[in-house]
Amino acid sequence: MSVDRASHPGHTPSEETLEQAREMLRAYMARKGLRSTDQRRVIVDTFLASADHVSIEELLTRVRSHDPRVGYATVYRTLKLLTECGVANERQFGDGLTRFELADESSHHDHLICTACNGITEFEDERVESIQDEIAARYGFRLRSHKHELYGICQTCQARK
Amino acid sequence: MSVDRASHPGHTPSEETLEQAREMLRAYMARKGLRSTDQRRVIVDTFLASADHVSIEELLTRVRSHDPRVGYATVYRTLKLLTECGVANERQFGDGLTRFELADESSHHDHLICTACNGITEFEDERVESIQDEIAARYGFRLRSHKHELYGICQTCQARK
DNA sequence: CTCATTGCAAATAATTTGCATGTAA
DNA sequence: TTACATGCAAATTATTTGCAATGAG
Repeated sequence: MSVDRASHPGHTPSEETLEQAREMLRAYMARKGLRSTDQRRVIVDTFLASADHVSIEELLTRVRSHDPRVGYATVYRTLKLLTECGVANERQFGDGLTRFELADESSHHDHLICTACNGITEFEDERVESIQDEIAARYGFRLRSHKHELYGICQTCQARK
Repeated sequence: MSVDRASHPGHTPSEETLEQAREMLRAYMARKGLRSTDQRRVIVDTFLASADHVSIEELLTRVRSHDPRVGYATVYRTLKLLTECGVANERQFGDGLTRFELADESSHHDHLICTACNGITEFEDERVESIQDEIAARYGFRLRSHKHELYGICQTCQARK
């Protein structure tokens, strides 16, 4: 399972993006009367420092390298929190695992998925972005996120056959 | 020009489309030495007669109204077969259920999903279709299927709030 | 006859939840 | 002090699988 980011160098979220994400979370927690704990801080920091498409499994491993006593239920609960407040988006690519992305990032790229090797390649196309806004407007939808995934066989797997 | 299919909810696949699907299945089964059984016939017929986005649950209910002794494992196995031979596509809209669509149909429309009421609206836009082909070509992908989903709040739910 | 297929129940796998204990505020 | 949060294990949910019996070719 490989992620091709070569086509979009400098793809790491900017400090500004991260600060915006933290602010959304802070506001949501304040509004709901939620508390800031060591676990939430570690999980959020780890998530924000991770590449896209992290699974709960991967995240838990990385979180435990900082604090081994974090339970997996807490990771699930915190990622659900991040999703609710709009910082993260859930994705299912068909391999049975739920993955998470920074919401801001997922609005800037989409995915090509190889059904042979499960490899994920990112792509970006502004034309599609604007068409999406147009379609949402046509139906009176307030757009929150989107998924655009192309499934097929990648060049490498075609050659290997 | 884009075609709004959501305003044609009574849409059904043409006889030709259905015949093509049956032929793909027949060819696949012949090639793999698979057998035609009562259960498979009922399940396939029911699937082809169903609206898009059927879940296993819904399908099983409809199948059992024809033949009450069909087991749910058989429905799973048959839908997997339909997916393998290219007749059906699996989809996950985030409500925890896997849904299935006729592959031909899913290449002609995409989805707007309301995260408040879980309502699914279909849309179609030819521009996106051709951009997808272009992107796949750019990465050397042999395209098999795609998912394009816009998540947000529908007009009705916005008003209700 | 042979071997694919089926139904059932048990097994998996991912995620959620109940609850006693811990801890921000 | 007062809820919210956590860890753990048990519960849930969707899907898969083992296996003996059945049935297609």
